Formats: sequence, structure tokens, C-alpha cells
Amino acid sequence: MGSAVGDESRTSGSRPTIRDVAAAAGVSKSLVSLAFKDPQRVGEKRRELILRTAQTLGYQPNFLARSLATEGSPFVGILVVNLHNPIFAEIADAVRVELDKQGEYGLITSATVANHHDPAQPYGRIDSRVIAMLQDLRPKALIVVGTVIEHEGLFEGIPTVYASAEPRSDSGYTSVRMDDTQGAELVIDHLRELGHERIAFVGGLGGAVAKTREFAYRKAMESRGLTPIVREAGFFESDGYAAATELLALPSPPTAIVSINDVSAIGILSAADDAGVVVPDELAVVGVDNIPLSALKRISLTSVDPQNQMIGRLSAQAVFDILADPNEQAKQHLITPKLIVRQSTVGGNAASGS
Amino acid sequence: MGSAVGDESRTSGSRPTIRDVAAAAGVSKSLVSLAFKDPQRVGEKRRELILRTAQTLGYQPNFLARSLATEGSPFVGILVVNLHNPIFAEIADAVRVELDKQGEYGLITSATVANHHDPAQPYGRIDSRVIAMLQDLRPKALIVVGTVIEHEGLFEGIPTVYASAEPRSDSGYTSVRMDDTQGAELVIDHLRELGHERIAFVGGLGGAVAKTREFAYRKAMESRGLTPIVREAGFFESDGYAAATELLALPSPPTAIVSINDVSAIGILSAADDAGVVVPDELAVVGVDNIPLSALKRISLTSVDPQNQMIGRLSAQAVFDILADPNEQAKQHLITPKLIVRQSTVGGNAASGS
DNA sequence: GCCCCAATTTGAACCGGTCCAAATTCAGAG
DNA sequence: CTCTGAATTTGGACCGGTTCAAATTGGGGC
Repeated sequence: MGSAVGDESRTSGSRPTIRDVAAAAGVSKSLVSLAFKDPQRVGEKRRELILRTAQTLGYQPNFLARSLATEGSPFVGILVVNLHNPIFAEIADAVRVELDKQGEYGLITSATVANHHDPAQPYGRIDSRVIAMLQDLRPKALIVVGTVIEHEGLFEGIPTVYASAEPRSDSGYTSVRMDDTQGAELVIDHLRELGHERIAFVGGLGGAVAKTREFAYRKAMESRGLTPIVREAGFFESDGYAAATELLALPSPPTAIVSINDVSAIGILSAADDAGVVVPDELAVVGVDNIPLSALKRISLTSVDPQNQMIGRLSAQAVFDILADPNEQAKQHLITPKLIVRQSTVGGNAASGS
Repeated sequence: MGSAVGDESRTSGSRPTIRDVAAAAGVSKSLVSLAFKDPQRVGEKRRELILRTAQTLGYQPNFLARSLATEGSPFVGILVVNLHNPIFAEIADAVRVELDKQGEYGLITSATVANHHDPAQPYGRIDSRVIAMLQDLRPKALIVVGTVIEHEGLFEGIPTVYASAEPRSDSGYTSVRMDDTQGAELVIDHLRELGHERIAFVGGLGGAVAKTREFAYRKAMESRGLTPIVREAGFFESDGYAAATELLALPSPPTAIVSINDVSAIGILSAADDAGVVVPDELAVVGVDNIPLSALKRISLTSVDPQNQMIGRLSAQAVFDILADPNEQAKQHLITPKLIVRQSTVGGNAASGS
């Protein structure tokens, strides 16, 4: 303190530490720590002094040190399984916005190992080092956006909510996702109103979501006395294209095709174009996801909107519930989707978005 | 140690620490630490023993503690400015893949504060807490994907590479990005070969990238003796739609429109459709970005491909260069883009992707 | 068998915080 | 003016690693 040299001992490169603040304010570092995390337990004068000194020094507590000492970070982790899926980006953002509103801090991270050009594993395999990192960081809670393969259960001890994915039924995790059953019913009812009966489904390959949607389609068809027509296919444009081409070549082709998702549905539209089949007059097409792209005039695809904003909001809410009462039972929140009708099912300008 | 209770002191919940391994192997924790980070300095026997014990205990070093002690994390940070932009996702992934190949570990993080529904600030404002977090984590290096506003320079002391963005010229950061000048030349030459002369540009609003591309267009036009026609517009579909509608209503409308990006170009296509203008016969349209969507048969948009994979790879490479020689001069890597010709400029099935 | 030097191993300080028991201060009561 | 209990402040151990100087071990040469 008294030494002429000691005063400017701060090396300019790194940020000031709690000790620097303590020294500058002439108090112990414990008090500085307290002043930050439990201000009312510190006397008026010193508190002001400490906060002011911290301000001028540009002090900000070090996350790492804090997390290490506390055995837990001050934030909620948001693990986005697949960055390439715009839907996940939308949900992740909605989650973060909601956390923000409640004063929580969401850190978004992604780490899909899979090369998305390798169709064999398009989704969900996560770099194990990221898992380790996340475990070390010990977030208050974790929101996993999308379907994770293989690592389920690896976050034991951290309250976890799955957004837009279905945890294995025995896993005991809370999840928030679209109600595929209702989605399928909305679609089939819409198509029936338009007079369709030979309604085919394209999809079913590639994971739990695919199976769930296929099953929902079958159930909706059967409960309405219609015969399911299923063409197994994946999630991509080319999958939809191939499946639709086959379907349209049948002796009595379907008059409507329901797709596993919008991207594949766009492949179906292309297949119809190439086969000289007019949409929607000769073929109606419906997708799921309502990606922004589907709203483009050139596409104008009728689609089931999973209400991603809502999924994000409720996921954040679910985290608060768990944090408030850690013993809470895991819940499965099923969100009612909304059918967005566009020109792939209803011709002309009659389409409406409500 | 000798006490009967002490032996199973590991609490089952948390991961074993370096001390647990040391105790189990009967060595000091220093040696365990050494065995992990500098194996050849540890004697054969103990090394084997330590590694084996660590294995059976399931020990993994704690990132936080390591980073805190080392004043630096073992990974390279990848900060993605805007999750909603699929191009950034592509670059980020390419970066990570390349880092992986070289044995480095890339942690992807995103943190755009802006609500992407608010057009006033679509990009780039980053949550300051994330900045703080990143500073604390002290990654070896940082790769910023996309244009960051306001926070440039906040990562002082961390080698930083900007991918797909233009740092302020005085900032002294390395960047890797598409060469917009060459891009504009490719486009204009392509259109001239097709006989176009009244070639308009739509865009220019919304940031540095927009200005750069507008300037590149102007230069390419003027150097070829053509008169620039510019309609200021933003990045979205609606922006392109509005601008194109105005352009097509002119007494002598352009025969070709070059757009700031693909999304806006798609709006231009819609505007043409609605105006009864046939693409490409009466109007040629070109975009920039070559988003996957542009390859769809229903869109088939000629576009400048920025070579995102290459940008990602070179960005990672640039990081290695800086790491190898910290005093290296900042470099501006300009990537030569590639024109992907589709049916929005060349009719029929003559289109080729080269 | 002894000495010396290199290789190996250890102990302790440290990174930047948190947290708690103990020490100090302070105000009001007696 | 002293005593007491509450409010405030402090010292030091700790989180889980790294690091380096010092201590220990081991092998080879004489």
C-alpha cells in the first residue's frame, strides 16, 4: 500500500480481480464479495464505496472462479442439437428471451458432431467434450432443444427440460413439444373438408419424431374410416421428391400427400411440378413445421405450425417450476399446433393464414 | 486414510477429482496432473497406474478449474452472431470440423440479444454477459461468425478472427470473407453475356456488408460502361418484393435485377410473378449466398456462392497461424466466390451448376 | 560401497472467487 | 462508563486444478 510501486500493480492486460477492488477500497475481499451478492448485509458506507471503486476499476466478477467456488453456474444452459435446423434456432431464441424476462441468463451452445452432409446421422450426436464442459459448468438447469441421441441421462443431477423432443418414456424428464396427434387430426380434417379421401403420408424414417408423426397420421386416418397409405421416407427434399414421384405413378394416385415436414413437402411440390400434376387442383400437399420458407409466395405450402415461440416460453417456464420445486414430477407438455392454410391445398387467393 | 470411513468418501453425485485419483493410486495430485498433460515426464509404471485408476474412477479433468489455473481454456471459441442465419450455421460447422481435424476443440456459442422479429436490429448486438463469460473462459482464440456491432475490440488479448464479416479497417483483426468485388464482376459479366444492359441492384441498407456489396456492384457496372440503377432496400423477402415492384413499374424497367442476398431475391421473384413478368425471359434475377433454398426447383435462383466451407476452413487455419506466431500481421483473406447458374437467369433446362 | 547427477516425485503456493466461524465495531441499556 | 447483543467485517479454508522449486529416488562410474 505505502510502497510507490505497489499501487499500479494491476497489469493492464487482465481484468481487475476482487483483491484489486478490496485493496483500492481498503477493505477485505470477503466484504467485496458480500457487497456483490448480498448487498443489504453490508453497511451503507462501505457498500457505496466498494461499488463505486469496482465501477471505476471496471471490475466484473470472474465466471469461472465463481462457478468453481459455488459448485454451480449462475445460468441456464441451452443446448441446441442441430444448428442447421432453423426451427431449433427459433425455439432456442424464444427460450432465451423468456429466461431474460425472468432475470435468468441463458447460454446457448451447440455441438453436433455429425457432419450434416452425412445423411446417415443427420442429428443428435453430441461431442462428448461438450458434455464434459457442460457438466463442469454446472448450469442451474439445462434445456435441450431437439433430439439428442446416446447421451440422454448424461446430465444427471442437472434439472433438464427437453424442448421439441420426446425423451424416452422411462427417462423421467420433463418435455415440451408439439402434440402430433392433434396436428395429424387438423391436417386430415382439413383435407377431408376439401373432399380428399386418398390421403398418403410420406416419412417415418430417421428417428423418434418420424415414428410419432407416422403413428399420429395412421390413427387420424383410421379413426375417420380412411385407409392409410404410407411411403417410408426421410426428412429431406430429395426424400419427398422420390416418394411423391412413386406415389404419383400409382394406378390410382393419392389426391393429397401429407409430409413428415416442410422440407420434404417442398420436394413433393417439385415432384408434382415435374410430373405435370397441378397443385392444389390435382394434388394437395401439407407439411409440418411451418418454416419461414413455406410462406414464400413461390412455395405457399399449407403447414402445421408447432408454435415454436410457445414451446420456447413453456420450456423456460418448466425450468422455473423445477427450480422452484426440485421434487416436482416430470411433466409432458403437449402444445396444440395450428394449421396454416396456404395455396398448396386451397387454390387461388382464397388462402388464409388464420 | 486409515479410517474405515474415509475410503468411500467420494460422494456419488459429483465427478471424481484429481485428489480422488491421487489417493486411489497412492501418488500425489501433482503427479496425476503431470500424467495427464505431460505424460513422458512421468515414469512408466506410475503413468500406467495413474491412467488406469483414472479410467476406472471415470475421472475427467474439470474444465473450470483447469481454465482458472491456466489463465486460459483449452478451446477455441466460435461466436455465432445470429443463429437464424443458416449461412452462419454452415460456416460455424465448417470451422469446427476443421478445428477438430487439427486436434483443437471448438465451442460454439451464440447470444444475439436482438429479437429477430424486430427489423430495426436484425443482427449483431450481443448480450454483454456472454461477452463477460467468454472473456472469463479465456479461449485460446475466438472466431466470430457474422457481423458484430458495438462490441468490436472487447476481446482484446484474445486472438480473434472474423469470418464472413468485415472488421473496421483500423481494428487490426484478421478476417476471412467473400470477395464481393469478384462476386459482382461474375454476376455482371454473366448478365452481359446474356445480353442484359439495364441491370439494377436492390439492397444497400442495413450494415457494412450491404454497403460493400452495393459498392462492388457500382464499380463492376461502371468499369464496364454500364449505368448503375440502385434501389435501396434491406435483407428480407419483403424488401426485395417492394423494391422490385417499384422497379418493374418504371417506364423502362430493368431487364435484370441483382439482389443483396438470396432471401431478398426470392421476394423479387415473387414480385415478378405477381406483376406477370416472366423469369428469366423478361427479367433475370441473381442473388448472393446460395442458400440451400435457392437450389429448390420451385425457386431455382442463380446465385453467388460465397464458398462457406472454404471460409470456415480458412478461418480455422488463420487461427492456427496466429497461434503459431502471435505477432503475425492481421490479414484480410478474400475468398473467390463461384457463380451458380440456375433458371432465374437462363431458361429451360439449360441451367448448369458448373 | 560411495558419490554424483539426472530422472522422478512431492509440497506448497496460486488462479479468483465463496462462505463461515471468529473477531471487531457499534449502539443502546443499565 | 461498562456491559451486552446485534450488525458488520475479517481471516482463512476451500473449489479442482497447474506449476515450479525442492526433495527424493535411482542408476552408473569409480
